Amino acid sequence: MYRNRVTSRDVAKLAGVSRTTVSLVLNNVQGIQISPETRQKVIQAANELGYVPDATAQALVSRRTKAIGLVLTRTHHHIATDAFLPKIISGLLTTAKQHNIRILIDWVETEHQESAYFELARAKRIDGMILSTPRLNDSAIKALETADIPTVLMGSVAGSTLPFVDVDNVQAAEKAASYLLDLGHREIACISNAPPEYTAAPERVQGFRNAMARAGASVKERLVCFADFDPESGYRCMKSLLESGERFTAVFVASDNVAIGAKAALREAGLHIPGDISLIGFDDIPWAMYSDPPLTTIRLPAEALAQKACTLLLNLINGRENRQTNRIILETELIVRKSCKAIQ
Amino acid sequence: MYRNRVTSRDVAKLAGVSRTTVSLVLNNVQGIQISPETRQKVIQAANELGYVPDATAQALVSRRTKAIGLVLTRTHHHIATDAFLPKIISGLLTTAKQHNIRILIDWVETEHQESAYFELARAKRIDGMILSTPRLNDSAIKALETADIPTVLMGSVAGSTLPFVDVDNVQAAEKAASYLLDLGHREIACISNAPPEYTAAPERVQGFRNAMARAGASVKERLVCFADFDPESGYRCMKSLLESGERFTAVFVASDNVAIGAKAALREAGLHIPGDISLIGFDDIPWAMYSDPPLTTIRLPAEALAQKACTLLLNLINGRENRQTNRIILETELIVRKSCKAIQ
DNA sequence: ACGAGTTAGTAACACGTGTTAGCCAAGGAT
DNA sequence: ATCCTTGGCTAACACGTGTTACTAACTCGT
Repeated sequence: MYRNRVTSRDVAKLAGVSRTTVSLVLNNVQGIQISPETRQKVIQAANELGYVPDATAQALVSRRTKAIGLVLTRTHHHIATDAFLPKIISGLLTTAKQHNIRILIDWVETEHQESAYFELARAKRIDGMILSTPRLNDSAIKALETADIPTVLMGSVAGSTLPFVDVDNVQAAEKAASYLLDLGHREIACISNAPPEYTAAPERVQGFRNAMARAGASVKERLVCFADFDPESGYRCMKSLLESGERFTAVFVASDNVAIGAKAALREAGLHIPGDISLIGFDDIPWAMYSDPPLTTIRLPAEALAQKACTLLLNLINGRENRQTNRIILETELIVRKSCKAIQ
Repeated sequence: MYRNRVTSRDVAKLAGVSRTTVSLVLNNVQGIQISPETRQKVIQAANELGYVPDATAQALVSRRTKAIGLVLTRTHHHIATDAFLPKIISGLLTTAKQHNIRILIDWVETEHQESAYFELARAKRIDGMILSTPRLNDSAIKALETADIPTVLMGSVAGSTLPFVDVDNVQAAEKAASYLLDLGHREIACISNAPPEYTAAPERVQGFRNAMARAGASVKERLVCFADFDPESGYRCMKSLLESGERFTAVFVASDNVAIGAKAALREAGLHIPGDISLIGFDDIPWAMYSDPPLTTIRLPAEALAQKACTLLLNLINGRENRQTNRIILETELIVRKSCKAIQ
């Protein structure tokens, strides 16, 4: 099996035709005349030799690598504890596979942001990229907008004209808060999913505020806290809420992953869910339904988001879409489980 | 910014030298004489134009793509709910970045196994691959062993001579079971992490049996159940254990992810952890410590495994290692939390 | 018989890089 | 004066493919 590379030249030689013919036959080029017998000979020879075209050579000449990049922008630790990444990857993989495209994962350390984004595409390693949970400063946004690199954001960025795929975070958070309000809660705390630089975070908090205002409930500023993606930050936020001395009967946590930590803090404080405190999450990660009690949450269609992002990017790459006008918003859904209780 | 590609030819022209010189200077080729002034001119020109070498062209001529593949072999659903994937990816990313290597994720549907494994490497998309949680039939193993594709397994496969990175599953499971036995438990159930085709599953069960035998405790066959990676399967397994009518005071679950589901089933049955049943997991996923109660478990060094796998693969690719003799075993660690209680 | 059109296929270039063999001038040794 | 070395650089090939322009043979209508 230490066989040397099989090239199209070998196939041509075995089939007794030219390399051009091999290429025309195997790529099934339309509008060209090759006799059925020759076709057969070529296909036969290719199978016999186990010919697989060299992807790099194809990429060089066609100027398409048939690969897209998934660019992660967060810290090492946040990637390792991201409960959402598997769904995103699995969504990406299914759509990519349908189009015979590969996925390159890359990681841009925040330090060298602006330049690093381009290197992959400039080096022609990928045909386009998906930026996950972007947090961009203005110069980086502008650079990406004017650059000639098909880019799709997963999650939107304020003030950017880049195509993106996202949910309506404001509306989704309103749903969550309204649910708590409908259950009679008025003193509600809010823990964000991430620091305010990540657009989704202030949006979700805003949704919370909107619902509260509409119901005539006042928001205690000391009961609004910004977490940082992981359970640990949720734990810390909840601790600080409990220590604030403000009373609250329910908490909206804008991320299930953060809620896991928040829940642990409540437990440590001897508080029972939903008996003492109602808790609603956001995302519906796979573990939410197995939580104790099963976590009521807002379902984010993670795989669908990834799939849409992938299709959108492919359309962009193939020039089938106008890059200025592509913003896809998917629906969220309130999943009622058992972590919230009505106020008597 | 719609600037055309900048090639080494453009750099050469601007610097007033030949393309060869550009290549020699920028790649810092040793043992060749270029005057310092010329060097400076070339570097200056390259910076000015923002030259980035075309990766595909480099790959074509150097026969190195500078990319490795992470090949996932499980179902769509299992990938989406894999609590370990983020750590593996983050581990891979850090090591890969150090060596300026990219990571391509691919997914081999089980149907077309044997052939699909090779396509990536045969197409020269990657220089080598890491197979995660492999489950290979004999022909696939043989094919991989004799093929000329650097391959590293994450998790071992019985009867294979391929290089791998793994933990000592038997010993680790013994640790877990011994811990329960030391607490005085004798009637212990066992839920595997996966179906028996995945080598780690029978190994962990074997470790459980070893510890039981050594302690003179008998294993009730109806208390051994094989789960299937996700919480749902853990839920089902625990249900069937409870319905078996066999008495047990503790359960060893060979995967935290599975344990999440098992725990939910116990809760539904009105059983309390650790009051009624002691539960020990395996893996130490990020959510284990925030579980209620915090889950006692065996820590698997996921990121370290990924990093070792990556380094090993790179050594293999660069011919610095003998592919026949490379098996790396990392240590596991018992993490005592609060899900197990001594029998009175 | 002869030009026009079709059929079946090929030679040759392009993609952008790494690398080998070699060229030329200047200087030193014989 | 001739030969050899050495520093500094370049022409030319190779990597494996897609594609365009072109040719040679063959058919066909008049």
